[in-house]
Amino acid sequence: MNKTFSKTWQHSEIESELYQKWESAGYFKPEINFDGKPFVIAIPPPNVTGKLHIGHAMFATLEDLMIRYHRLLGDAALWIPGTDHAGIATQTVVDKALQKKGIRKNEIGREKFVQEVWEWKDEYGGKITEQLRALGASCDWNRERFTLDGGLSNAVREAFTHLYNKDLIYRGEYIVNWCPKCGTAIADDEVEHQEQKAKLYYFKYDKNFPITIATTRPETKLGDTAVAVNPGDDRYRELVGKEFDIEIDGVKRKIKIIANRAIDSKFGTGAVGVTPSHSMIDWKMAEDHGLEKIKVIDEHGRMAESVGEYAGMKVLEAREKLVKFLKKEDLLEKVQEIDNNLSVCYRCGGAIEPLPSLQWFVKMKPLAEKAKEAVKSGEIKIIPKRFEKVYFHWLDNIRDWCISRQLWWGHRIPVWYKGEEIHVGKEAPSGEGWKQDEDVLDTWFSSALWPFSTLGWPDEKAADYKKFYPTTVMETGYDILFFWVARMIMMGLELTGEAPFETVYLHGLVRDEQNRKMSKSLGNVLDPLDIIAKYGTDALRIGLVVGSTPGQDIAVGESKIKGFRNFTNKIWNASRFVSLRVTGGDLQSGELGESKIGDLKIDEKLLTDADKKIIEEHKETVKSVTENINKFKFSFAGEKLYEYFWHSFCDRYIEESKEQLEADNLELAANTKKILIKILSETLVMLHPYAPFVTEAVWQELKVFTPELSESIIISRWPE
RNA sequence: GGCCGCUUGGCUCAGUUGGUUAGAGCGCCUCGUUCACAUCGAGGAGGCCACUGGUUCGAGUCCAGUAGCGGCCACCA
Repeated sequence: MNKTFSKTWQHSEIESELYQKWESAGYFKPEINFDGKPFVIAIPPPNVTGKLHIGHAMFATLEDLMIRYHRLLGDAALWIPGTDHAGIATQTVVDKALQKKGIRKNEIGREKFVQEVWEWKDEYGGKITEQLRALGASCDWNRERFTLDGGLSNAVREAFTHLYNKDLIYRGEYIVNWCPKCGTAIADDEVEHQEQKAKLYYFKYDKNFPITIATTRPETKLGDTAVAVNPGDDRYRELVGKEFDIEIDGVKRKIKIIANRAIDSKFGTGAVGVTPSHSMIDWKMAEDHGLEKIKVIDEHGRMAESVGEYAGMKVLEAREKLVKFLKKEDLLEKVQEIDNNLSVCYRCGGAIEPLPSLQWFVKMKPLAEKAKEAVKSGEIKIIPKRFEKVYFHWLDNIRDWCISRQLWWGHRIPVWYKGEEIHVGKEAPSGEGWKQDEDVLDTWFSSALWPFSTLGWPDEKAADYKKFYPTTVMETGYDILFFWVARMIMMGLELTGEAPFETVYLHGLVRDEQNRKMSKSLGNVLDPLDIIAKYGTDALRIGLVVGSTPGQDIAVGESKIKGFRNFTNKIWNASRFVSLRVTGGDLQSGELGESKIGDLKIDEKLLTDADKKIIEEHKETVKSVTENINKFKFSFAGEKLYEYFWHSFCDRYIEESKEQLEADNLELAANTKKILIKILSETLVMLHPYAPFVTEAVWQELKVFTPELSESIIISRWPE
């Protein structure tokens, strides 16, 4: 380290240097406290193609804070890093990049395309993990995992086979959310709803039909097989049970009038055309009433073969043509503008077409029951607690999870077919003529295994699995409670027989200074790397933690970060002053003196009132900070430290100590030096999880004249 | 439609199990540079803690209700 203290904390010069020293010294490995109690966090794996954003900075800060704290307590702290292959997202990115080069994936074929994605991954995949290092994340990089690497792929096949053998996975033709743009089925929670104005058309199928129906999607009516009304609706009571032959623009159908309680008699005409193949609710009605299901829209978002001259038309073209026909035939009674929700794909934003398709599903009910119980019994604790209610509600209303995706990038479904035969297993069956399922699994399937697949499961004898599973804390954003957290709990309980973690800590989303969502179009996006360059990692970290409570969104702007940059400088400068005075150095040049601190044993008899007061306050601070971190109150603990360090230690005690240091009583002066160093060094340890870099930089200076201090602050001990 | 959160000084937010004159940061005002830090120090102005009612010796904190804002889930065919 330097022999001199500069006047301000020069973060950019030293942060990466410190990080490299830590990493190469092996301080991030749990082995440095191997006999300690395990404290384990599995990182929420960022998309492999991702670029660091403020959300990553949020989780990395909170998780690193916990990991560093527990490491200081002497626990075997392990933070497992890794990245996610992110099926659709990555495939789309690479596909677009290839298209720019004039390469079409359907021309080069599956094998070549997947190879291209791997090359892309090798080139860009390391970026995000490098960026996590800039945040000070003390992950054990030797244990880094990728959801598509060998071990994890094996875990995926094992899990699939296990669930299939227990009848918890099945294949079937059901209505699914189909994204024509992505060309794949997606899960229920991957569908978003967008409010929009829509036209509600009132019309009859043909002149002979007795009931007027209302719909926003006339073209789907070509696939109707029933009209549903509320059983209590007097207008239609006598028609229920009757069947009519109809013909719409050349398409012939049989329509049965059915009664169903789901129908709101006040909406539209109180009569709904039932389209089993293209509406989730109608599909269910069709099952209940034994209706025929006719598919009129295909996977490309075009009208299917079954609709005569409409076949091959795009959905919107078909709508226009049909409306024109209805007008001409005088069947259209009116058109009303209403507010409607459009279902869109959360990935590409394209409109979702519900349609029947042959897919693989996970049977969720039995898994959900166990997952509910684990939280209800307190085996898993969710912070903040109110999210337990959201969690229960989701599990209570869960539907089977569609896990097959019509993509190329991902875990290929471990199922092989040969004629009528089917083989499900980790390996291809021997013998000729077997063909593997073309589809891959939903990205979240492998994510659901993350806390144990990263530790060696299914090998239950793996050393890491034995030592570090179950993990301790799952820290992530509340926005992926369903996508990820709930599914990890379900899979953990089913596959390992244990809850995968003890505590779920959900952080809020980062918003801008005016509390607006960060978005590129608003131009209010904070780039963590810019902030780090400008104000230092420590300032960013404190800014993200202090003033934020779990589950609550947080407003972060430059002025806040700037305030904490001043705080990191205060840490630097107070330490500079103490070091120079204690060693008899030169306050002007910042050059340290020769005096050393032999030991930190304080002579109680020499304590002045000022000494007693700061020592008392220090004790209280240690107690309060420890308690609050243990209770996951990181913001409150951080504020305490800030207040105590700046206003009690710096503004008051350092000022008071100046007189004592210059006193004629040399013993008093010597004692004061010890108190300064002891309190400063212990406070630095407490600040270290929040501000790892400046505290270490200072520590290295203190160490020069205080041999009692450990080699690095990372491996020192939390004060008692 | 169901559920949840927020509403505290100009702005962004804390406020731990209800307890003395309600806090912080930023902003603002006054003063200060004799040598840790102007990325600083000393001091100050500024709040009927959304509203109404209740419980209590005592409520920002608990209960009921109202209003505004935000979110999640379901969904209107």
